[in-house]
Amino acid sequence: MNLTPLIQTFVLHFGEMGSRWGINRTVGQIYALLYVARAPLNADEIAEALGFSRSNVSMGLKELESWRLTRVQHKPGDRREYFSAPEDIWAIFRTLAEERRKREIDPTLSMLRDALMENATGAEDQHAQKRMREMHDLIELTTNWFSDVQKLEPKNLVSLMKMGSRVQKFLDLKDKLKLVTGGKSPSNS
Amino acid sequence: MNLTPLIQTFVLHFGEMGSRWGINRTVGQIYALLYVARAPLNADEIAEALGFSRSNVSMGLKELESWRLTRVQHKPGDRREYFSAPEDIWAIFRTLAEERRKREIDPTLSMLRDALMENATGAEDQHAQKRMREMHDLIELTTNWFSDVQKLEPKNLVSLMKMGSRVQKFLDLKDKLKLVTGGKSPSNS
DNA sequence: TACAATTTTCACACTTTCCTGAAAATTCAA
DNA sequence: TTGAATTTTCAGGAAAGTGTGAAAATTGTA
Repeated sequence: MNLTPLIQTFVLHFGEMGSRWGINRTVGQIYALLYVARAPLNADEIAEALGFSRSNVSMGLKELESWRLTRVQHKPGDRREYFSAPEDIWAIFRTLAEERRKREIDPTLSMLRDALMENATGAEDQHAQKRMREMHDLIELTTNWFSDVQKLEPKNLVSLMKMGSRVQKFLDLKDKLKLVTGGKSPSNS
Repeated sequence: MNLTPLIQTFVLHFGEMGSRWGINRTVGQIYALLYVARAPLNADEIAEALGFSRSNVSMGLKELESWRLTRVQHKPGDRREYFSAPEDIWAIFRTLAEERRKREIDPTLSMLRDALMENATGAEDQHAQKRMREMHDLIELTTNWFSDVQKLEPKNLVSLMKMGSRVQKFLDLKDKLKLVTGGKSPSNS
């Protein structure tokens, strides 16, 4: 590796962290490198910088492509492909969230929906279905909300986030404006 | 396994899904079982139901305890420990989010902060630091917001989520109320 | 088409993680 | 304290995952 110490630290960290996610070391390091690189890199440059075999880099890049996290471009007079991470970190974040949803959430929701369609007879199964419905509803609510909110312009999203839990005040305000005064009893869940 | 087909499907799904998270099959299955179980289970019952060795179950339960995802209780006249998942799925969700933050986000934020303290000289490093700052700010904003919002009462959180991106209207409303009209130039990120 | 440059595939060796049974440690009642 | 019940630890075999070099496939140019 002929990386600067600063970049090396960053790259190695993502290599390690990768394993806590489902991602492997190679893939983590490659993306970290692309993310901080000033210009697109070709596979040989990546392999050289990280000390991985050319073939390992090829597989890692393919994996990243399947996550839609890389951009590919060509230089005039050069046949090799040059890879980079998108400039806009919000776009990266959105893509990551979408892919994780597709791979991790959707199959679970689908399994839960199927399970909830079953006509449970035994007390065991009925209780299990109750729990599964709670889980299903929570996941669905959360992911739908998340994808809704992600549709906001980053600028608006940032100001929403900066409000933090003060957003509650606006919910209260909303209720007042609507003059919805029923259901005053506090929940003691 | 003497589980009903319904429960078996659920349990097996979480076993598989576990590996997409950092969690292993055993741990995933154990938690799925505890989650749908009508009553707390002891380690032998879990081992028997899932077909795992007693020691494997012991390690799995220890792992789940380290995530603070289980409750332990005793039955009168029975020395064995009985395990269960919390009733309130929002509590489970919150715990999970907190632990993942602690294990996956905080170390990264800390690494980024250190990297940003360095006095970068080369153009490479300066660019890298710019990218790292973007990442740092996004992660910090998102996680702080997330933990803020999680402090809301589930009831309020649900109504917030159900608003989805219509929350935008209230942000606009907020701006109007404040009569903050400066900085009209649109960003073209 | 020929062929050189580049990328991808794949079998295999290596590493890590998982799971088990046996043994050790702990807990609690008598 | 003893000892039976229960839980935990741990060495090591099994399984899964990772990374490599060699070979095959693809791509683009002449």
